[in-house]
Amino acid sequence: MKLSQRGEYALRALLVMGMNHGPGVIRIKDIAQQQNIPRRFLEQILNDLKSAGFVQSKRGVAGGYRLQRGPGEISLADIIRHLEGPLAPVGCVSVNYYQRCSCPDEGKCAIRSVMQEVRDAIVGVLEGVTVAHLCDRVRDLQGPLENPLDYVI
Amino acid sequence: MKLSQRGEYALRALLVMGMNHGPGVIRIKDIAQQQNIPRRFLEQILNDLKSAGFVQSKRGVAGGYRLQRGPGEISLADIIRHLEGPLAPVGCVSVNYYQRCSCPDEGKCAIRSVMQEVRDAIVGVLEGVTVAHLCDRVRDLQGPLENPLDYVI
DNA sequence: ACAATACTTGACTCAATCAGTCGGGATTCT
DNA sequence: AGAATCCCGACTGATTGAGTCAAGTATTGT
Repeated sequence: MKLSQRGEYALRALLVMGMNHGPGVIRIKDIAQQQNIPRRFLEQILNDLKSAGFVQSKRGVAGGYRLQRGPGEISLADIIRHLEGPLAPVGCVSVNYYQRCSCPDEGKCAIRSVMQEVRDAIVGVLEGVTVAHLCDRVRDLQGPLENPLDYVI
Repeated sequence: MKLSQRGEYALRALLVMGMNHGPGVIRIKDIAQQQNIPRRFLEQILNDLKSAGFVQSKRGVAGGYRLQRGPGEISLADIIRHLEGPLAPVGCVSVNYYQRCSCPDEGKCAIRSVMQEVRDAIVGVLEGVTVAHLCDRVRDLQGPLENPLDYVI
């Protein structure tokens, strides 16, 4: 699994939305400025996240984006799978994006059995972390802030 | 970490050399045929593995390749790092290929802290497996064979 | 009503990487 | 000498990554 720039931007944007989760929406422009993400590119990314059901949007003057489900219900594994494809290092051990490889018998392939372990290790971490967990980490790592809105992501 | 075709071919070739480890060499052509790897491409790959010190070669009529160090001294982590670059999903948590990212304070970055865990999980598996371990797995997985030279990789 | 604000959609560019291919050169064994 | 084998650099064609851009459509404050 390799996280592209696009993927990193997406996570950062989702984290901002997680930290500000509530009934209201956040403008694309604000996220872009706060996180130093090219605005046009972020539009594209949020659009993608929207059609995947991670966020919802509101148009017009007071428009913006917010998380569709609660931050505790979105795992990093889900997000990254949607954005980057397989978490596994090779297709033949991927559960969600399985792709047969050229070896004659997968059950007897030693390389595959190692890659299986790598996959499980990656998925183990990523399935266990939700956007809500990420928000907790932000608060933990940054300790008590003077201004509670001053957090940095 | 994503394993490219090139990387998979390299592992397969090293595994063949591990299974046949001894004073003699193996011809590129034989590896290519046995493993269904385009010969010219494999030449390129083995050349790379040679300049990295994983294998050594002998030219001329009875020429070929063999492992330079013992199969127990080459970890998959070493091989893949050389072939594919960083094992870590993002540069800012890579030990061997560190690259600063754009966030203002890495120590306080929640995403980074998760990616750190992913990296550790991947490295944990890959540092622990050597070519010799892979050979053991081949033998385990394939059980007792009629002809001891009949193994498949 | 209507202008301003924001999201929406699809096409487009530019550079880098991947997966090979190819031609010919250098060595070594017989 | 001649065949087998590795050695090396250049080349190609397809795909992906990171953005950019233009012209929409929807919403709302005044």
